[in-house]
Amino acid sequence: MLDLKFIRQNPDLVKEAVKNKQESADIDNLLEMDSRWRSYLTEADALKQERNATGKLIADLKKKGEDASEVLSGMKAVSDRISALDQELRAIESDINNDLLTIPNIPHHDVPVGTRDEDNKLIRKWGEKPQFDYKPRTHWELAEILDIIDLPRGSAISGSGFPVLKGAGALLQRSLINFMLDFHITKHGYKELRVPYLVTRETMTGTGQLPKLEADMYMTTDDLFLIPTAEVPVTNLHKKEILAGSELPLNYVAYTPCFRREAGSYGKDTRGIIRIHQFDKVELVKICRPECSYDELEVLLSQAEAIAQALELHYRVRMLCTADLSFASAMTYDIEIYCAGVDSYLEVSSCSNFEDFQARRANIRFKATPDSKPSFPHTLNGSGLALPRLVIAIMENYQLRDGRIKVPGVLKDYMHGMEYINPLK
RNA sequence: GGAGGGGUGGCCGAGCGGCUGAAGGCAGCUGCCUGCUAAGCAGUUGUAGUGUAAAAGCUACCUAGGGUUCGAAUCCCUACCCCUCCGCCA
Repeated sequence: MLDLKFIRQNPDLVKEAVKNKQESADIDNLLEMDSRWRSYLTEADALKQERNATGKLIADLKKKGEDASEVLSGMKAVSDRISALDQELRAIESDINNDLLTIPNIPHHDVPVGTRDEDNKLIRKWGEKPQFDYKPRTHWELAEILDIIDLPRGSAISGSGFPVLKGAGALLQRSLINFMLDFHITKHGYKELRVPYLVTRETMTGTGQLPKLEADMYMTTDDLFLIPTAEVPVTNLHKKEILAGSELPLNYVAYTPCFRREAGSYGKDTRGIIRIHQFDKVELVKICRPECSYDELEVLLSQAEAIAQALELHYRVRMLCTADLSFASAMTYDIEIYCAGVDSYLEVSSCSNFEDFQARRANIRFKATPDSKPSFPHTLNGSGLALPRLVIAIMENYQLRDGRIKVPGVLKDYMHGMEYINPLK
């Protein structure tokens, strides 16, 4: 969330950001509540001061054995007024806080303002589109030939959007997870975490999924939510902590399944395993000093790109325009890998800088030096990479005319030396 | 699931309902002193809100939320978390 003081001082800037992100929030109402809150607080604090002073007086009188009943009766009225004010303050505070949680982060000034897909800014392309002398098959066609992804049976078990991976498909998925984890750990120096897949409402609020996206989340009857991304448990790892400046930057990598209801999304991108309710992802998270966060974003992006490069997959990088930015993000790069079967670029990673937006929500702080005041670090995260679409990319781009799929070189060892995924005979 | 025990500052650990933001110890920081090391002496060391040009000041915070009371770390209720034992279980 944003700093209330900041909103107070820059209301127009905040309104502009809300508009550019196509969100809605009543800033004027918030500021009105804020000023009301402060005036009540002033009164309550003054009364409390009086109560404290009188309390000492009463204690003195009683010690001397004198009658304090007169002072006592006067204090009853003060005390009642204090409770009334405190109650009012709590109510306003809670309203303010609820409002603050619905105000999106402010886009970085380098982010293109826009609402259309064309407003997303192409940063670069890497590699070349693979060439085929026949019409390349889609991954769902290949899946059936190879019997490595079973959509009907998955649907029978859990409904649509829950594919079952079989045989070499399951192995490919597992190999990719291991490959990416190893890669980020050994080449980029990340620390691996294994984290809970069910988290509390508070945790979901810390990273900004709640309250806005509650309808997209799976909730259990215990008021726990299935994580939509490892970002949630990993970024919240240090919630309510004060970190030492010397610990930063923190670099975490975690593999988790991700659960998304995808409520309201239908039509395009729903064929095959492009958009599913449960998918695997390797996620990178950084917590760093504010002055480093935009450099770290570039690093993060390049580390995610390194996976696509190691797998020799053609991709493009785009900077998202304001309307496409997520609620919590100040700047986001998408990595989109070209997939020959569906003939389009599929998003496999979003690398975002949230600045101090999540840190403030989750109350993650750090001390720049041992004796400086705590302040908020910046948090970043990026997929490194998202699995089902990476599987799609490999299947569709590494396919051969006879239906076989060549195993990318870096995965061969992980795949027990397998060179091709072969069709059923 | 059943039965108990517990949650106080960076840590350990006191705390008759008012004089306790909180004794004492450890750790940290600052001076002084001692030729090193160690010790000793004195002082200091939380977070947040409000306020201010900046301060001062004021207020709140002893897991969290309610309650009793003129007044609560201290009494009552609830939730959460941790520990021990029994049961169950990968």
